[in-house]
Amino acid sequence: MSDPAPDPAAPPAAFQRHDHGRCVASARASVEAACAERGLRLTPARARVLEILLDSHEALGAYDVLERLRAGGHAAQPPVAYRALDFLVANGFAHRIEKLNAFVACAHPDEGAETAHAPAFMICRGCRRVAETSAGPAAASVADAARDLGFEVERTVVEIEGVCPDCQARPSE
Amino acid sequence: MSDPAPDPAAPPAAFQRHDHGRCVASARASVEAACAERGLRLTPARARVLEILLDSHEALGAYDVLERLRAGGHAAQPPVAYRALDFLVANGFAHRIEKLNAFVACAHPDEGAETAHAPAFMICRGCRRVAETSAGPAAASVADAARDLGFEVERTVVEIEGVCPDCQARPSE
DNA sequence: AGTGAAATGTTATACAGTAACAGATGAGCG
DNA sequence: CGCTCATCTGTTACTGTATAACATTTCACT
Ligand SMILES: [Zn+2]
Ligand SMILES: [Zn+2]
Ligand SMILES: [Zn+2]
Ligand SMILES: [Zn+2]
Repeated sequence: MSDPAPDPAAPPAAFQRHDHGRCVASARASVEAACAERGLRLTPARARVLEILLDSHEALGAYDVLERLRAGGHAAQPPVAYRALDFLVANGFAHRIEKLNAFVACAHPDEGAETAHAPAFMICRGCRRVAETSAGPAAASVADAARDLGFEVERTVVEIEGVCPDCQARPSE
Repeated sequence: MSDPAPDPAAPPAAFQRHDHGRCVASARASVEAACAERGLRLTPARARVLEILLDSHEALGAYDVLERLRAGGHAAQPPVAYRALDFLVANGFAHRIEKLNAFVACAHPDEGAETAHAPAFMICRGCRRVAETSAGPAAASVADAARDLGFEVERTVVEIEGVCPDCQARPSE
């Protein structure tokens, strides 16, 4: 609630130098607020997994998350990670990156659950960081075309694989 | 080489009633022609996997393909299926559906390898059939936006999950 | 305090994908 | 023809991703 204008057309932070502490704090606050408002239970396990995802802008596999949970002294089995991730994804606090079988925290946790916004993801194959942007009217037009063919659209995945600015500058590329 | 006009703006066949025998024969002919032209070896294993994929418009997991290979008396191990699928995907004769970890035959095997066309997939969660259409200018505009942010785009995935006309008509929906 | 729904802990297993190496096959060549 | 290199195939064993199922705990609400 501290940001009056939540950066409507700003470039996504993941590939930019930014105040990541603020970035994390604000995302966590948004999620806490949304949970309070919608009567969702942000339990310790879920909060911890959210923190793990927020920690970097990299996509983490469920087993990466699990490893970090264990590193925190929490003797967890796979379902622990999957259940927390399912909760976060179902409520729009995280997204699944299909191309990587991995997860990232949502960059706009304010905008309501799941279907509410139509994200597109830029996935860097160099550093595995993922920036979220809006698929916007482009995705809408593909979806409209599908509907014209009698197809009932439920979810749309747009994932762009490539190389982020930082990784283009690095030697390995 | 028998179709002068390869249905430029026609609705995708997967969800339509169509002459599937013709559909299979024409796809196979295109692939054979492309292989001859580009000096690719369409070996028996690869041809058989292509046939398996062409057989239905459903997305098949690598292990589904494997099972069908085995059903044909071919005592195959997983790498057999993966290698054939990799060949087909690398040369644009099949596509990987990220959302399902599965594969479908390409609907336009004429149009050259891999990056040549920008497909979008409609995935029915009822029957697992997948129809391929062109992502067209929509995907291009998202990709342009990404490039404007300094991101070097390599591949774009557009997958639309929903319910096909047939499955909408069925009771279970 | 009592009750039902939701969340967690735990075991075991299913499904997806690959590394590595040995053997077969096939096109090109002297 | 018979060599040779590259590609394709066969096979073992393994890593990684995801879920079923059931016992137990926690929590909101009476
Ligand atoms: Zn950040
Ligand atoms: Zn990068
Ligand atoms: Zn067909
Ligand atoms: Zn269907």
